[in-house]
Amino acid sequence: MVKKLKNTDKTMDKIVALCKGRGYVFAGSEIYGGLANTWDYGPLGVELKNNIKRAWWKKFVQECPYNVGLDAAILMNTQTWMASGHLAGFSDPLMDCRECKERFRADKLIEDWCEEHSFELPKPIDAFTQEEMKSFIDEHNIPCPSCGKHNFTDIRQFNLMFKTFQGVTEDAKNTVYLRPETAQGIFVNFPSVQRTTRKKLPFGIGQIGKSFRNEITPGNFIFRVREFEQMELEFFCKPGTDLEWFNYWRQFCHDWLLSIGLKDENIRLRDHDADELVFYSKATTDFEFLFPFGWGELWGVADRTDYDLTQHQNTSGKDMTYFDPETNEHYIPYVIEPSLGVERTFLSVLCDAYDEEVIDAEKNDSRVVLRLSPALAPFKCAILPLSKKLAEPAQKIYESLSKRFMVDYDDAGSIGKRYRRQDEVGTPFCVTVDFQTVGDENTPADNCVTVRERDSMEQIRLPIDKLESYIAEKTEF
RNA sequence: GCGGGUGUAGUUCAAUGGUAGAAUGUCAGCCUUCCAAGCUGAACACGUGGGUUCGAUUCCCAUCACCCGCUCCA
Repeated sequence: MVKKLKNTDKTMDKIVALCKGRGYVFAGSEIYGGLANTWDYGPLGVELKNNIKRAWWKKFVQECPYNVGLDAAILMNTQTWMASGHLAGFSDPLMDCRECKERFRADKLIEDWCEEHSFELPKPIDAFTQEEMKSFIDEHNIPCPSCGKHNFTDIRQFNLMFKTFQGVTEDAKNTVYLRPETAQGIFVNFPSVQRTTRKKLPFGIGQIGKSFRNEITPGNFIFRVREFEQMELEFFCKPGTDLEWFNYWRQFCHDWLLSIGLKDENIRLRDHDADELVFYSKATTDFEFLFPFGWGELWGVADRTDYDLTQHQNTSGKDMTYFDPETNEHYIPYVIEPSLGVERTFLSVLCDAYDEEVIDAEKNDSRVVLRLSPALAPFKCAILPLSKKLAEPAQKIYESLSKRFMVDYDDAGSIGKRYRRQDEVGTPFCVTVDFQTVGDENTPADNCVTVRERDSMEQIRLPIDKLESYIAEKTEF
């Protein structure tokens, strides 16, 4: 549930400006004037995004004995979406009032009117066609709830799934959809994964991938977009143990958010009330994050029961049951689904990391610091020769460290300016090569560099050959 | 889709019916030897199309795109 989102906060503008100015996120298709709500991840953005995904994968797949991974196709047989209910339920009949410009859902309008007038519909509203809804509204002279007039536009369907065509002819028979969620790719592969991994219940299948939803109102920077990436786990368990596992994953997810550096005071867990739950779900918890524009959903953990696998079994005719060797019975497992958006995590990480620090109030001197968790930071360190004359030894260090980490190199401008540049993009360590490092006729080389830490601004002197292990220890999860 | 707004260097902002300035950023050089220094130089902009006009970045029309509302969100 997304509360009122208003992009009025200055912090949000600053974060957007920093993203565009430093190569985290660019507006999509910019040279053609852009394309609304598409965003391209720049050199730093792709690193942060990959680090977030890697962190998730490590925790949820690599280190978790229950779970395995999967990467399913974005395009799926159209029957998938019939089974999942997306083809029927993922579209809304909308109409506008020409007088007051308000927009309504035609089905809701009729339902509300019927309730008010104690009118019994001949069949459920879901069974109405668009034309039937329109003529019902005309026949009963249903007024605009907002202005009371009777001047509606025709009903238009907004299907939230992106449609395209497979093959060279644009024929209705060739219609395929871009997946609106990654989950179904996991469900249809449940039998294959179970068979090939010989996993016993409970076990989970994790997947990271793109999904597409033709949202009517996207917005708030990268918060709501039409093309987005999900990190999803479908965790299969024996019916009856589902609530126990639901709570397990709820806690697991919460811990993970804290481990990537989000502040607990900006996170809240909201359990859905009975009337808010989608029809197939037994329990759902939203993890919400306090963005500068308000609370927004980050993660949903849902008990989806056996709904999805049952639907696929019924639609495909294939057996989706699990054989439990302990009890010698076949059953369809229950599913716990923790589903998290990559871009939303990206944004929340940036929001919590963004800081402006006053260094000297009298001189009006301040710095912008992204206090990213070192494990998520795009660059683990930056190599800064104190003078351009020190380029050669500095380059050598760069070459050697870059085999293991993403490392930046900067020799332009004063050292202070370069520190500030790195602070602004969240680099946790700056390595300075100076004249003592290489020595001269009178002084022997000490083969040490200065390592300056981003948050504390403290400096330590470290031998070059200790550098790699030092940075590794501080920046790996 | 509807209503409102906006389009000038990478960014922020000027001026003008006679084709545009600054700050900042970027780059190069000099200087500098550990927290936004200085100096010199350089590159970079009127969204697109049409109209009015001798002449349009400026006025008009259209178009495109973006922004803010509204409806929706598995």
